[in-house]
Amino acid sequence: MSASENRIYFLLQRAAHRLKTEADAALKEEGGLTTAQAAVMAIIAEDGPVTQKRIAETLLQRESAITAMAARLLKAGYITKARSETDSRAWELRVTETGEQAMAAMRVSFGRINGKLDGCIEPGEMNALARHLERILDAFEA
Amino acid sequence: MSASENRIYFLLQRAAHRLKTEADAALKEEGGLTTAQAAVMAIIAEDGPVTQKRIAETLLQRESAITAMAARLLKAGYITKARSETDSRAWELRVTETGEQAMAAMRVSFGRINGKLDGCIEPGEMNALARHLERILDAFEA
DNA sequence: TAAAATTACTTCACTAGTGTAGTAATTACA
DNA sequence: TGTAATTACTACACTAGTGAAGTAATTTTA
Repeated sequence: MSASENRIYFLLQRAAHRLKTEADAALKEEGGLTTAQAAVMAIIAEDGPVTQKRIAETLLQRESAITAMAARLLKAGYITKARSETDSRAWELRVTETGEQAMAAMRVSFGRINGKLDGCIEPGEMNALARHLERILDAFEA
Repeated sequence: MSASENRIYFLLQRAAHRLKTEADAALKEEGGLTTAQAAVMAIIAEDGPVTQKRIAETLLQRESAITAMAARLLKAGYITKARSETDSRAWELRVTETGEQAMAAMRVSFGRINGKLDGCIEPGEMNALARHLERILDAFEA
């Protein structure tokens, strides 16, 4: 494995992992949500009642991952799960009051992480970084 | 959570996750190693006999993660674990013949992933992407 | 309209990581 | 030199994901 060849791949993995760990540690101080949970909660909050299938598609994950995640969020009281009236295979997930509060509580911590991110990329370069990441997502689309 | 604020964070996470899943699927065809295992194997192969502490530092992970990973690699016959003669708390990890073969086997698959990566980022832009990721790593260094 | 295919979700075994609380071995220091 | 601090690793409970196989409900189609 020529180190230089795989540089970008492992660099990306390391950066993502470091960032996730840091953000999770910051969020832990504040309250209940982890970053992975925050990602799911944001989708449910934004799109109103939403199916697990939809969440899986948005996050590029398997539905089985969402089954487990939804169970944790439900247990924590952050969401509700109700059968869809139009399709009784599907669930409709909604954010609870407690869920809203948890999301509000983590905004400050997450803001600090975003600030640090903004601080280390030159202004005007952030768009280039975003474009590159989107290119990767497009190229590796399922 | 204002969607635009956290855009870069979640974009990075999604890209890293997508890439990892794709690479793991590709490697699965070829043979034994996962991408996470490949990262560890590369360090052991490059730096000769190496301690778990050293691997953890390089990958920005906890030592407990390396304990588990080394156990899997050992079980698969890809590495050996021997007590250091100068420090009997530490282990010295070495790549076996089988491990070398597994690394060789995955080079082709990994090469395809790297090629796809190269293909989706404009030539000359790869350095900018690498620089940005390194900046993030520096800023969020433990 | 009955059978076949698809869809939304679940279950299970697995990898892979965190973080906390340990245990020996080593090092520092008073 | 004996005690305290540190270090290298382990154990454990947990989150978070994959991928394969399965179950109802829905849709397609012959």
